[in-house]
Amino acid sequence: MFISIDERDSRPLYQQIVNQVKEQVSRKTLVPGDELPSVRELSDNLGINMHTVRRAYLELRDQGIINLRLGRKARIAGIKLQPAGDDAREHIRSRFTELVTDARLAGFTPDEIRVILEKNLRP
Amino acid sequence: MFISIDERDSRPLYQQIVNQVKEQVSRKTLVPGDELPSVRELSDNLGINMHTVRRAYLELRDQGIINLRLGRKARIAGIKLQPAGDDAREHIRSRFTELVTDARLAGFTPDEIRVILEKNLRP
Amino acid sequence: MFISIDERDSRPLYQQIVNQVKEQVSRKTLVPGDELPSVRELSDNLGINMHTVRRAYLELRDQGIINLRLGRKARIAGIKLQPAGDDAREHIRSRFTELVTDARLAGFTPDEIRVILEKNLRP
Amino acid sequence: MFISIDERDSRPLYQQIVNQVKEQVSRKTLVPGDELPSVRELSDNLGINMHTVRRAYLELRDQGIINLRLGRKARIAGIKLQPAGDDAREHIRSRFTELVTDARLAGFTPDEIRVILEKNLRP
DNA sequence: GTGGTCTAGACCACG
DNA sequence: GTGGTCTAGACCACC
Repeated sequence: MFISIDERDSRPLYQQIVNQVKEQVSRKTLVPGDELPSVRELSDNLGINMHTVRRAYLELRDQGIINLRLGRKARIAGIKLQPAGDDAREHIRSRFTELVTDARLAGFTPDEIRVILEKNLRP
Repeated sequence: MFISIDERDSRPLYQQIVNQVKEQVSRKTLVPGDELPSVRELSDNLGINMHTVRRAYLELRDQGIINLRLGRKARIAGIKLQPAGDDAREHIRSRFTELVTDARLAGFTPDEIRVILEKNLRP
Repeated sequence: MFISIDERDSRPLYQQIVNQVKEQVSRKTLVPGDELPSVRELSDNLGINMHTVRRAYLELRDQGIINLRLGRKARIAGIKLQPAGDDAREHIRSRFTELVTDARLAGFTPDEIRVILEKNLRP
Repeated sequence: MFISIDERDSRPLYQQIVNQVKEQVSRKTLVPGDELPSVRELSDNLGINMHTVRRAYLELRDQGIINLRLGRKARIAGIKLQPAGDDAREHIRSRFTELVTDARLAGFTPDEIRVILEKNLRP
């Protein structure tokens, strides 16, 4: 479990944690049943408040990524890989359209974009 | 000047306006010298607060996209869009990481993701 | 918007708020577009902490009941009445089985249970 | 003595044990004098912590369901189950309110809900 | 004015 | 030990 906080990142701290856990799950670095560090442990390691970590775990629970039960450590949930409904899939598609538009406006060439994508698709 | 507000879009209203103006400038739909609607006019048309439009215009002025002079209508400035700084490019990269993560968790295969990307790169 | 806190109720304060809003939505006392009191306003009225109300609003947002956007008041979302997948519907069914079992063990007669149900089905 | 733990059940482990014993007593599957497995034995079988089973037994003793004497095996006590106090009955009522709310939000019609109830009242 | 994030500390409940 | 709830107050961002 490697999680880090990037102070320069404008996203909220809890969001950074959520994203990193989700990424590791999607890359199979974390698999169902794996334990997450306790809220207190992780907050100590990252030097942030307990409640901020807890907020991240709550989000992950609500998104079905982890199981949270009183008195037990948080664990990666049994993820259903094809659960997304048509709405969710369509939403992902439109986010791609938007992102690619933004990337091109920011000066990325199609080939640069392809390279970025491939990097993210590996492992 | 076609500007619209998308309620489903999670970005702040003023951001949506800024982005749409910048996009039209980069597409040459708006060229230097073109007039923008007045703050009052645009806020009425969009049904949003005047302060919100004003804030968008201030942001555009700060980015050198438009000229704002007291008592005159806002006009597109004669300066080119910068090809986006390193921060902006890094931001785009992390949005790709996040989107690809979400897509994989939603059940998209790498090949499906590649297809979606190519479709968006075409036009 | 009538929301109240029952100190004798063992459920968490935020959960009581969530349940009451959901109930009013299901009874059409609250319809899409209706404004909710602001976090500070409701917490003052109920005599509880701002963050506790906020927690309730967050839950409601995650369940798709309300829209929460920075700087705007919370509003009842456009609820899709038949969105629940088969899993969700099956889950509801098993909760009925469990509740009816508990009710009979607690000494409720079938007729008493029917009366309770009808009370909850009205308006 | 068949007791099982349901990981999907949101209730605490000790509660699940307590409820199952009480249910078996009320169904006469367990009658006064029947032995319960030792704390050690049951915790091993269920793969849970000894403290958790111990807590369940203490709860059952406090409710007058079993006799616990140092050095002897736990046995079902000779006292009848109370038909549940007002608090318990009120609790059941509010669970109905909540369940019906969830069912309506999930798209169940009143008639569908009535049918589900009748099915559960039959056997 | 509104909601959003973060910190801090207390206390409770489960295992 | 673990997670869960509540309070309190600061500060930020959007409208």
